[in-house]
Parts: sequence; C-alpha cells; structure tokens
Amino acid sequence: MDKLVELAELMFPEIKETIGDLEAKYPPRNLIPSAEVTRFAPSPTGYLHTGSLFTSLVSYSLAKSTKGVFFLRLEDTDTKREIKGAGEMLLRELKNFKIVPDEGYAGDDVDKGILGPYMQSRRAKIYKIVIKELVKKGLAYPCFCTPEELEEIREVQEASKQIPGYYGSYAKCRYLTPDEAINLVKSGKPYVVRFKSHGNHNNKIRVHDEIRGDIDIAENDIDVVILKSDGLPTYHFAHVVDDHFMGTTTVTRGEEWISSLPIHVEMFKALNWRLPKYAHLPLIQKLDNGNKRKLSKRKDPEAAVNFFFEQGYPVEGVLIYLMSIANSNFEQWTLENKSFDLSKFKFSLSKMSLDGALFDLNKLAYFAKEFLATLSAQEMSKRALEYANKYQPALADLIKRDEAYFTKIMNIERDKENPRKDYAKFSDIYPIVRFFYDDEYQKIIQNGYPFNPNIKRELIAQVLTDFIKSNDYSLNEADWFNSLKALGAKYGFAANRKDYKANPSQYVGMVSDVAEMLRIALTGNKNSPNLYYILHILSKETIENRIKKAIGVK
RNA sequence: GGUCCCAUGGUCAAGCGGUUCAAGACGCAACCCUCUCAAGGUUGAAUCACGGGUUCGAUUCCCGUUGGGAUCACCA
Repeated sequence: MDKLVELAELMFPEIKETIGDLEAKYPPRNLIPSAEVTRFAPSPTGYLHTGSLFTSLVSYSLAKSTKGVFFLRLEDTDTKREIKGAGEMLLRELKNFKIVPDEGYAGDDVDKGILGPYMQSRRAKIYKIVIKELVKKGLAYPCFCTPEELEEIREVQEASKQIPGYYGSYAKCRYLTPDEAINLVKSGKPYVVRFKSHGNHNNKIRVHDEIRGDIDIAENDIDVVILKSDGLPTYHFAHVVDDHFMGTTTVTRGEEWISSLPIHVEMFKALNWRLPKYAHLPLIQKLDNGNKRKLSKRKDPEAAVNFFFEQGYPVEGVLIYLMSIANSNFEQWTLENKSFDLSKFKFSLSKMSLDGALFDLNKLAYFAKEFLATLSAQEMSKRALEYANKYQPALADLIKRDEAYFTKIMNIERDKENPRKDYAKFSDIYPIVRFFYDDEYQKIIQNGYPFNPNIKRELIAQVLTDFIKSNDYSLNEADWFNSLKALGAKYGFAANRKDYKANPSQYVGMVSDVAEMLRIALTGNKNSPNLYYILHILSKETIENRIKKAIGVK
C-alpha cells in the first residue's frame, strides 16, 4: 500500500467517504446566472459588532438585489473563545435589524436549508474527508511540533530578520517520511494537520477583488494549520471547504482578510475548485485621539449593536446610516425617491468606497430623526413602549398610564408636511414629554419657575389670571394665537416683534413674553412644543391648577 | 519592521484628462420665518497630502515621499 494512503488511513480511520461523495451530496444550486450567493459567517464570541452588521447588510443587500441567496454560517471552531448562547443572540440581533437569512444557521438545534450543517463544529467530518484526500496526495501532513518548538523557530527568525512562519526549511514536519509520520502518529504524539504549500514567496499572484480591482500579492509559502489538535479546522480551511460546498459566489468579508488571500487561493487551486469572487469591505473606523482606528468592542460603546438598542435608535435609522456608508449613491436616492425603503434600492458593490468610514453618530442621529418623523403617532407610541419596557422603566410607566394620552403627545405636529423632528432615539422622549404628567411636572418645578425677571410678577399673575378666565379652547390654532396677542395687548405687550422693535419703550414686552409665561407655568420650562397643542392635551383643570400654582394662588 | 490596502472640506463623499467658480449630504456659522424649542428656507466658511513625471492640458494616469489603516496564531 502507498505509504501516504497508509498514513491517511491511520489518521482518519473512521472516514470512508471521498470528496466525490461530498460533491454528490452538495450539488450546485439552481439559480439564475446573475444571482449572487452570499453569506455572513460570524463566530459566536460575543454580541453583534457594528462592523459585522455592516458586513451582513452588504452581503444581504447583494443577494437580495440579484435575486440570490443569503445564508448564515456559524464559525464556531474556536472553542476557547466561544461564548455560550452567542450564536442565537447573533441571530436575534440580526433579526432585529430585519436581516433574515434565506438559509443557514437558525438556532443551535435548527438549520434552514439543505447544504448544512451550518455550524462548523458539526461539519468536522466534512473537513476530515477533504483532509484525508489531501494527505493521500501529499498535500497535507501531520505536524508534531510543540508550541515551544514553534516559539523557538519564531525567535530564530526574528533574530535573523527573516519572515516569521512555518515554511521552507523551518517547516520541519513536512520533511518527515511517511514512515516517520506513521510511527509518530502511532506513538500517540499529538499533532495538527498542515497544508503543504508549493508556493514561492517571491512570486506574485494577482487576485481580483470586486470592489478594489486587482490586488498583486506574494504567493503563500507557509504551511498553515488546517486542522487543529482538537479536530476542528482553522478559519482558512473551513472557509475554502464551506464556501465551496455551500455554493458561495461572492465572499464578502472585512479587508483584514486581504493578507490571507494567497492562502485561500492556493487551497482552492490545490483542490481544483473554482475560486469564488471576493469583496473585501472597508472597515468602519473610529477617531481616537486624532488617529483613525478600527471600531473596537472594548473601547467604543457604539461598536456593539446593543448600544443602538439601549439608546433607542430605530433600527431603520441605523440601517439607513450604514447603507449610506455602503453605497455612495444611496443618500441621493433617498432624497429623490423620498423613501428609506432599503428593499427598493439597488445595491451595488461598485458603489462602495475603498477606505473605511469614520463612524459618525451625528449623521446617524440625522437619519434616525428623519425616519422617526415618517412614523405615525400610533406606531411611534408602540415602539416607544417596546423600547421603554426594556430599557427605560420611567418612560414605560408614563406611557402605560394612558396610551391614548401618550399617543396624543406623540402626535403633536406630526401629521403635517414638515413634521417635528424632536426625537433621534426613543430615549430622547422622556425629558421632552414628562411635563405632561403631573407628578413629573411637580418634580420639574421644584427648582422654581424660570420666569423672565424683567417682567413684574404681579403683571404675570394678572395676565395669567385673565388667561384662565378668558381662554377659549374651541378656537383653531391661528385664532387662538390671535386671542393670545389680544390678551397681551390688554396689558401692554406688543402683538408682534416688529411693533415692539419699532417702539420698545411703549411696551412692557411682546407676545412672545406672554407665550413664555404661559409656557413656563404649564411646563416648568422655557422650551416646549407648540403651546396650542399642549393646551389641548392637558385637561382644563390641570391647566388652571398649574397656572394658579405658578402665580401663587391657592 | 516586512507585506498589502487606502488618500477630495471636521465627517460621508460626487468626480472617473479639458465648462466645475471642484456636486450633494451631515455638522458648523449667519440670516429669514417664528409663541420658545424641534423643524423649514436662504446664504456662508471649509477639500483635491507633498514632490516628480506622462500630456497641449492633470483632482483624474505613472513613480516616489508622507500619512492613515490592515495583517503577520493550533483566533476568526
């Protein structure tokens, strides 16, 4: 028997299938030629990262805009860093952002689709089938080097300023004869499996990237580990095998992978498999002390999508913002189509920029405001309550007292051409609306009323007392405001700014001063939404009580 | 450090050798509107990193410099 075959059998006695069997089991998909099959392949090591969300949005959009397939694969081969439940959490968070895979991992015990399993930890056998053939062909070999030995090699290389890595004459185990390898395996010495590279570091290969064009890069000559001692594959190998059998047409991933492209290219070639298209996405960055850097989970709260949930940014706002980074023509498209509907936008890799965008919370807030302004008051209340129930009990408490009342508040100047844009996120609501609730109002005025000190308190009392007596709640907005002007005029306030400015000495103030005293009495604040609507949301009794209290009447 | 990627205003960016005073958006400033705020309107400040080429002509093409980023694991 061929010694290599003997070695392969010794290493993988339980494996009987061949690559041919796998090809038969996982035939190509039946899709139109232009359809792109993309995937998102996170590892379950924590919550969803904003950069990952960006990547999955791009992958998803590419598949959707070409009538292709978007699937989810869980890269759970790093058992040390794996966090329990992270896979399902990732899935949930993705779903929150309306990114629902067509197939793939759908929970730890569920798969959607027939090309699975979609959890790499459950694909160990598939990898071994491929590796067994590689060993037979002399394209992979067991490596018995210990971490200490590898460390030594690296030290030697560093000292002599050579490129670090397991390659050439440093790759000791590649020179083991099959018999030596067989004996070592038999002896029970732990080993990993390495891919035997035939590349030359001095040769350049050219790889096409869908968004960057051709990349010239040195051939790989390192014998990378493809199977770890725990029997699970490394990323490089799993990527090649999985994206082949799962029929990925375009691999979308962060640009940090460009440097390992030669490894992947060489393995695809060695296996005689068709190379997928690659699209290496720019990394979302963050300004830190004047320097750009990759958005980091540890340092940046907005790096975890949880941040957006906690703050109460609408998921659409986040998606819109991300898409505006992903495709430079998207923002213009929203303006022209007066729509934020991502599903109607034709996404294209060619419209992606090449360098990483700095994450801009300002612009996110802008889009979020614009989006929230398109919601109906009912929808707004519903979402606010969902948010508050989870993250802001104080707000939830207010809303639940009377949802119809809260919806009225949300409806202030909403149903018009230029709706108010007070809220970028649901957490903005509470401080703006709390004066509508009596107990909150009492808390606000504990610090006193910020009345204008230039207007005598007696005059304020007079005007507001008159207001209680004379206000007509049935008037429409314009008429009501005229009536307020008339009220002010009675006490020497100019009806408008021009009159006042023309003759400041003739007036005690102007109508805005009247509005201000009323506003302060009713809200405890100098700023608030349109008074007219406040007057129609608060009950008459509340209005009168608040005014009386403000001017010191029992 | 080696290798690779990138380089237009504070940010996101149009541009793809010759009408562009170098679009647009966010942010910023001013003004207008206005009962304050949030909006809305108008206007404004602000950019082609630098040096060489190529060319009749470079923001655009090439080279170099500089700067930023990524990567060099039995992690992905």
